[in-house]
Order: sequence, then C-alpha cells, then structure tokens
Amino acid sequence: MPELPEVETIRVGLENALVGQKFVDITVLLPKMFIGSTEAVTGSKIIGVSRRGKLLIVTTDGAYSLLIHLKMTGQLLLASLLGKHGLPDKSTKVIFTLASGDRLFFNDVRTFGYIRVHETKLLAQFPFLQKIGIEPFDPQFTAEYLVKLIHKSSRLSIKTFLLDQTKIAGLGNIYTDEALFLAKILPTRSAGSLSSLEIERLHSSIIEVMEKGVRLGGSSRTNYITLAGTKGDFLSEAHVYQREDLPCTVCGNLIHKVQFAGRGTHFCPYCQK
DNA sequence: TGCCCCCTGCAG
DNA sequence: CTGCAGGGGGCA
Repeated sequence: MPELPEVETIRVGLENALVGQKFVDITVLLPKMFIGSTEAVTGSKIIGVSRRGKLLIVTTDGAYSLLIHLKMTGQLLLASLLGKHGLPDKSTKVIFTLASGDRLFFNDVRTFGYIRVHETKLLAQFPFLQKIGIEPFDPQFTAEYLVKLIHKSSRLSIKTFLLDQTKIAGLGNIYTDEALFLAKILPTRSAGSLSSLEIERLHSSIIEVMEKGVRLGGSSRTNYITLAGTKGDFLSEAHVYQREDLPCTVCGNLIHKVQFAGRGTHFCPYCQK
C-alpha cells in the first residue's frame, strides 16, 4: 500500500510511540506474516525506528530486531491512539503488547506484508537492503546522479525505471505518476530519450512530490492510514492520480488513464510530452 | 527485463 | 460477476 511518504509518516509515529518501550508479548494470528521467532524480540527494548525506502526497521537493544514491510494493504495501528475503534478485527495478523500496556496492531487485508525477525548486527545484510537504491532525500541524490542512473537503464520506460526500488527507493505508483506530471514527461517515454533538461525537471519533481507527501501525511486511497487510524491528505492535491477524465489542473484537458508497466497509469496528454 | 503471482475486498 | 488495487519476489 504505502509509498515513502506514508511509510515515513508511520515511522515518525512509531518512533514517538515505541522508543524506550519493551515488547512484553507478541501474538501472531497468521503465521506466514511473522517470519522468525517472537521470543527472539520479546523482552527487548526498542531503541530506534528507521526506514529505507518502504521498509521499516525497528531496532532493539537485543540480538534481534524487526523488519516490517506493509506492501499493499498493511497497517500499523496503536491502540492508545485509536479511541473506541475496536481492534483486533479480522484483518489483524499480529498484536504487540508493550510494557506500558499499549498495543500495536499489524493489520493486513491482502496479507502481502510481513514482519521479519533479523539479527540486529546483520540488518544491513538483509537482501532487500543490499540492493535498494538511493533515498530521494539523500543529499547525494542530485540531478547529475539521476543522469548517470538513467544512463545505465536507458531502455526502460521512465515509469518502470521510477518504480524500480533498486534505482531510487520509495516511489510507488501514485508518486511516480505525480512526479512525471510535474516534470511534464509521458510515463511511456524511454528513460534514454529524456533530455538533460527533462532529467533535471524530473529530479526536482521527485523531491518535490515526496516532500509534499510527507508534509501532508501521505495519501489515502483506500487502505493507508496512520497509527491513529487517520487518513493522509496528499491525494486531495494530486494532479493526475485517480483523476481519470477530470480536467487537468494546468491546461483543463482531460486526464487519461491507461494500463502501463502493469499499473494503472495517469497522465495529461497535453502537458506531458 | 516483462509477467505472473501472492490475497482479499470493493466498484463497476 | 470481472477487473482492479499505492508492492515486490521469482520465474522464464
């Protein structure tokens, strides 16, 4: 479900809620979603919550830590922030009880997500972390960096390129479509066909769209919600995503939607070249 | 480097 | 009822 801005919003919430706390109990309701032994982290104190791309990393002071991927429909919800809303429900797959008595629920309707126990000192060797690309907010992610990256994958469509987590981390379908709109580039263009001016525009558009996403607390199409069960506001400001047949905010012509690169793909056929 | 798949719910 | 959904691993 979530892309970088959503995962970052959740990360900040988790950091505030979990750091300094201990897991006193972990109840797994669907075994395939919790990989490893719950006992390996029960009793450990949480010392940090970080993020790489769309992957959350909950580090403990013990030998084992947790990697959490929400994939399409995963949610993390904190009982103390939820109010009266009754959880667990049928999509709840893992329940963490903290020393404070608060509970953290891992819900996932489609069950694509996972929580994985991993040796703390070997976290960097987790395969996904080994091959993941640069963070959009990394100062080293410059227009020149993007030029070189694109040069190595010139035959891919620019949309496929942006969705590839081993190149740039954290972009998913929504933010890819939005970044390409801001950069005035058609998603179907081959990466290698972009001019240096277009790559510069794309570089700043990626950062702009990610910053805006984080600032607005992410986007909520259907499943994404914060730890408190509230929705993000980004989608109300989207230019193309989920705006098929609505007027382009810039030129007034209708936004098109096609299937491309295996995804619903939104664009303005007039603004984007 | 594309395509299928994991799975469930909901809109059309 | 079919098709589609914001991800990514594994396969040819």
